[in-house]
Amino acid sequence: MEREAFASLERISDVIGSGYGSSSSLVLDRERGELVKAPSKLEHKGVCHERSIEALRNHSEAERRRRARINSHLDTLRTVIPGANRKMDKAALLAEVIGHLKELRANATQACEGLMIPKDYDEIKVEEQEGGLNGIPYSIRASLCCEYKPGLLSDVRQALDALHLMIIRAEIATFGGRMKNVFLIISCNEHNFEDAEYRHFLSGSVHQALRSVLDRFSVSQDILATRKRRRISIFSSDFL
Amino acid sequence: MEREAFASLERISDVIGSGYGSSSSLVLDRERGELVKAPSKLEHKGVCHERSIEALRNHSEAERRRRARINSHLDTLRTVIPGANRKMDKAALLAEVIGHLKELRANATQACEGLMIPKDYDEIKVEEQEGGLNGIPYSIRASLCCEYKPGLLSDVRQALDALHLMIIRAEIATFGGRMKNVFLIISCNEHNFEDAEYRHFLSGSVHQALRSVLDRFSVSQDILATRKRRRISIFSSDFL
DNA sequence: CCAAACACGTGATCC
DNA sequence: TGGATCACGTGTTTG
Repeated sequence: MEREAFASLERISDVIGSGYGSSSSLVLDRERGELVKAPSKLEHKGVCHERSIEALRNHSEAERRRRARINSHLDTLRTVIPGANRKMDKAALLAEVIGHLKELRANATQACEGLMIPKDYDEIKVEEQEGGLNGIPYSIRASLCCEYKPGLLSDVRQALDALHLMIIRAEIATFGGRMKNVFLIISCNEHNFEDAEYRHFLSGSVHQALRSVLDRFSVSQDILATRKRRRISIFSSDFL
Repeated sequence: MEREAFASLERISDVIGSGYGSSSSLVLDRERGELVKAPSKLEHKGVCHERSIEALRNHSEAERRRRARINSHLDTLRTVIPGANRKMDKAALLAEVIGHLKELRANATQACEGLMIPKDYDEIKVEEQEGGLNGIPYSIRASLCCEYKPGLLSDVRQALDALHLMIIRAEIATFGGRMKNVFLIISCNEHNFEDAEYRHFLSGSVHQALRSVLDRFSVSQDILATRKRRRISIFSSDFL
């Protein structure tokens, strides 16, 4: 019964004396396929097995509760996942969960990339549109992210109008109380758009105009900006 | 079904003879706190334990592989979930997975219901708006689902203008080459909106106007209507 | 020391 | 039969 024991061995079972027996462990040495004595660190020789029984009972009950929690969550996962037939491997179920999770995540990111979702922080970006767009030699692409305000568009329009600029296309996305606008802006007048300095001046003017509009709106409601996003509604429209 | 055979019993341990001993099981009767002999159905007295050992080895190895699969999936879940700190309970992790799954699903459905996604088939719906909206005594809510056409809005506006009607609010959603528009329409003139017959006439006129606009647009592109939807971009805007 | 969490080996069960 | 999956009780570890 006493043989060597170490590295790659597997516990087979434990012996508990019928009444208050002494405890010892047996393990299976995998390479040799023999049963050997386990190297138990706590070799409580022959003690305290009236208490031990209650401890074991608590332990097993706790473990059962743990398993119940996990399996309960697995069951609810089975109901949440669309293709979750009631009889499915735990592993297969988890794989399915991973798949659906990635799919939903891909959809979300895809919906956010074509038209990004408003950020939590205010942001103004102005950049010259590369290459003439639709026969328009020069245009500015400006994006403005801020708290949702229905009347903001007309204000932006007015501010740009004062600069003799015009919005020829706008995309507006609202999301949980915030909004992101992307404007395509052109100049009403004829100008020398080859002049880099003038283009830079235009961009700066647009940025300044948007900033002033945003400042006018973002005076009262600031604390609620960090609220959690619950409702989602992304819209858009094309004006002409 | 018979999984719970030992309903109120807990197996404590199994005894395996030193070399090729006979096997027997001990269980803990939970109510009495005593160790009793387990009701083993396969009481292989003293047989075949050269093979049994190999069988056990295969069994335990298979079980280890199974655990590895499950835990592997759990690990990948830990990486997929945003708030998945590497050290998290299995149960807590699964709960988090369920939470994120429901959140994503809620987002998806909510994004589709608040502003429905365009159907694959063309559709025109006109209905009287219940209850005065924002002090407006009477209004018509019309929805139009069709192939995406940027210039459709102005055509609708013109058609309604001929009826002395006005769009006071519009929501436009585009999705994979199709679009769904919801218009809130009021009459420019003062009328007796208590007259049910007149209201019915108005609804019919709106429907007819939308139909004519839709017919004008849906002449050339019909076959591609049943294309699969890949890109998602839902937008909206409020005009004023 | 206890409580919780995990991996392990095993008996039972299903196909 | 055998392979695969599950629930169980236990040993071990961590805080």
